[in-house]
Amino acid sequence: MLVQPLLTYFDSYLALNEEESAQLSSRVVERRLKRRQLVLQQGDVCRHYTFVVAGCLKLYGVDKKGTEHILQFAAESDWISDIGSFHAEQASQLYIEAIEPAVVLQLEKPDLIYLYRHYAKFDRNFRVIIENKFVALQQRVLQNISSTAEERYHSFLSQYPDLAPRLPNTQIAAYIGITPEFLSKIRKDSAAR
Amino acid sequence: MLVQPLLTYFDSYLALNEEESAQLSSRVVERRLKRRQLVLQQGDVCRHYTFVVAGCLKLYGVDKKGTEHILQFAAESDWISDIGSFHAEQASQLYIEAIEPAVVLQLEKPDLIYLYRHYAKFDRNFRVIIENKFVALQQRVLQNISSTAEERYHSFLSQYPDLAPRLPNTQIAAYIGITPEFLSKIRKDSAAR
DNA sequence: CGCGACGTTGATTTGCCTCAACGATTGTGG
DNA sequence: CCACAATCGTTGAGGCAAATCAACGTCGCG
Repeated sequence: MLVQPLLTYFDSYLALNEEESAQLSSRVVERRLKRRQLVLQQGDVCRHYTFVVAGCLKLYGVDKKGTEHILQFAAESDWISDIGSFHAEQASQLYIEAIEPAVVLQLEKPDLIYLYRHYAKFDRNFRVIIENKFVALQQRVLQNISSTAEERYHSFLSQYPDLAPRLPNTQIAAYIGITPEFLSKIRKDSAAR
Repeated sequence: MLVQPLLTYFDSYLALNEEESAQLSSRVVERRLKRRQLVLQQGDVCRHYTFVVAGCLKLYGVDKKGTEHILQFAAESDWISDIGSFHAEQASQLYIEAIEPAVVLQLEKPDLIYLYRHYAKFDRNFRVIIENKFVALQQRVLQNISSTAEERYHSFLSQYPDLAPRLPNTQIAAYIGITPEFLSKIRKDSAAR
């Protein structure tokens, strides 16, 4: 099973020892996803923390008009989950979907809780992981309430230089909070200079 | 010293035992703040986790035009800090300021690290605390990219029914990402119905 | 092949901002 | 304790950023 990327990932935090690695490895489940395959549907409880080994997924909501709004992209070595639904075990308002064929490792709640209970390092590492995600999300909020669409677009490109070329512009538009048509105009105007 | 509210606060997570309580109490510093007093200035490193015992503070950035954009309000029993600056020990782009006279308890990084190192419960509790904050922040991002100003305003009122009446409308506008003038029109239109 | 996602363009509308002005508080220094 | 400045909330005129709607060409995929 493709668990090595996950163990390597933890090396950038407090590296796991043999036992912790073995415990994690034995609890994680590999899953291969086709493009457009759903990992979470609105109305279901989010049952997994999903770690992306290869490919790319998105976390998004759909408004009354049927328009998608993307909260997160997750490519290689990133986690994706509806944390609120996961912990409260309540119906999610969100979707998680593969936007490229993907290989993921999934951890269910009882297993995660087991790891938390027996190995303090998981509390520590996930605390740091989510702190980092929190800081990035705060930056995004600040951008959203203080910048124009054009600034948000260029900021997105420079913040995710590897990810952006893999995404259709419609998805980038749904992430920065504008319509695809308007993004097209931004790109045109930017190119003209 | 007014440390009791902090210990009580932790009861809603994994409650601290005597030793943990004593360790935390001995490391936290009480501070009284006047209205408008700054706890963090742009350009400085954020040196504290600040717990609000009484009063209200805000975390905000200022753009090139001099306009404030508010990332967080923190009233009683809430934490406020620039977590990114705090952990990286890098100059902050943000300000933290008391918007009411306040009493806070502050924890410096070496002390927090000491607690993390010796008592796993702090890792656990702060993990859960920040998970909750993360979920709320995701909801806010979704609102920002999918809703109108009017929807964001009413959503703010219903999400923070106790806090909102304590805030001037200018501050609410700076939080939901609109101008005070436009908020005034929203309120007028809402009242008309 | 044919359908559906994608990117683009243009015309029009609308949500929200800008700027200016005004009364009502609030607070603050003399 | 008064006078003056600063903050706050509001209104209105005008302008701009971004949405909406419709149409069209391209492309990849089933």
